[in-house]
Amino acid sequence: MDKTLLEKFKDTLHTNGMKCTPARLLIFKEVYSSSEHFDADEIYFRMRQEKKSVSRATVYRTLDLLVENGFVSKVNVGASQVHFENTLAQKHHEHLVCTQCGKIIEFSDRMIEKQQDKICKEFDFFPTKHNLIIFGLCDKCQVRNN
Amino acid sequence: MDKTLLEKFKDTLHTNGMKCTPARLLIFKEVYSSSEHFDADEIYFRMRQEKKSVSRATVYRTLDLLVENGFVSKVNVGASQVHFENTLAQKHHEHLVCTQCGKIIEFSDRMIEKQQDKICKEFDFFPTKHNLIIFGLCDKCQVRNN
DNA sequence: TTCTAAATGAGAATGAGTTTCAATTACAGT
DNA sequence: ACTGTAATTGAAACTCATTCTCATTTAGAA
Repeated sequence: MDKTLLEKFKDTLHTNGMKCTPARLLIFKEVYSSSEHFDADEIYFRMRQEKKSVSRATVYRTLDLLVENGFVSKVNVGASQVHFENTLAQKHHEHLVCTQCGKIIEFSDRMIEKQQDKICKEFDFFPTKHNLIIFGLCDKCQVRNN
Repeated sequence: MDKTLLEKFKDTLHTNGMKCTPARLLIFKEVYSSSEHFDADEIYFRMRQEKKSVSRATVYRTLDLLVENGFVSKVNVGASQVHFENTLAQKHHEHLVCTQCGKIIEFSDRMIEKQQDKICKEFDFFPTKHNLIIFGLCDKCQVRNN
């Protein structure tokens, strides 16, 4: 993991008058230990397994903190729990979600973004964030069904 | 409400070997009594007020039934509860959601749809449904903030 | 009318997430 | 380094939306 990122996080804590605690640092590192989607409980259980336990409450609280400060973003993939992903070098993207096997494909498309901006202008709407999910069957699952 | 639609619902029940019960008919009528979004509890409480009480469980069960049979569809507007809308004469549309006042604007755009199809082809993905939400500030809330 | 599987209601259970609160701890000021 | 204190933590209670359980009722086929 990028050294400067951790430093940035520490700076953020400092400038916001928040304490730089072991729990927060451990969660931050866990979140940046992979670039996959995750949910709060995954982080909680991964940390338990690595004998770096923190309470569920702290995981939730710290994830909120990370979201508020732009280190992590929420991703909606139509699940019942909130999903997250770290924002490391990650440009905005959308998701194709296979409803059969759960596979998630990421994509991004300049034209769709542009068209969205156009629509927002039409409605005099100031967009802050958006979310596009396409549900369906991935290549493999289409074959399986035949 | 369209007479034939109720008949269609009855047919669906019949052909699926399900009983045509008062509770189901009442919920169906309630769902089609307006074209707004709603959630399960709204239906539950509206029906109580109209002295047409059914249990929460039945509301949830019947909404699932209606979704499965295409009379109602789920709409994701980023809320903690599942939202629904009836499918009466409603063509597919997307949502602009104001994060300040909660206002929801519907729109649909042929070009975005086309572009989505193109992307699905690229990934050999067979789309069944999609969901686009743009969060931001509506015209009024942009002004309020100044 | 009778029979039975399906449907219902009431309330318990669940799952994800939030809150509470007493105990702990980071860290600013000495 | 030491102290004081406000922020943080963990554990458990709580909330909220939804689902499940199960005893009772009922639609509708025979």
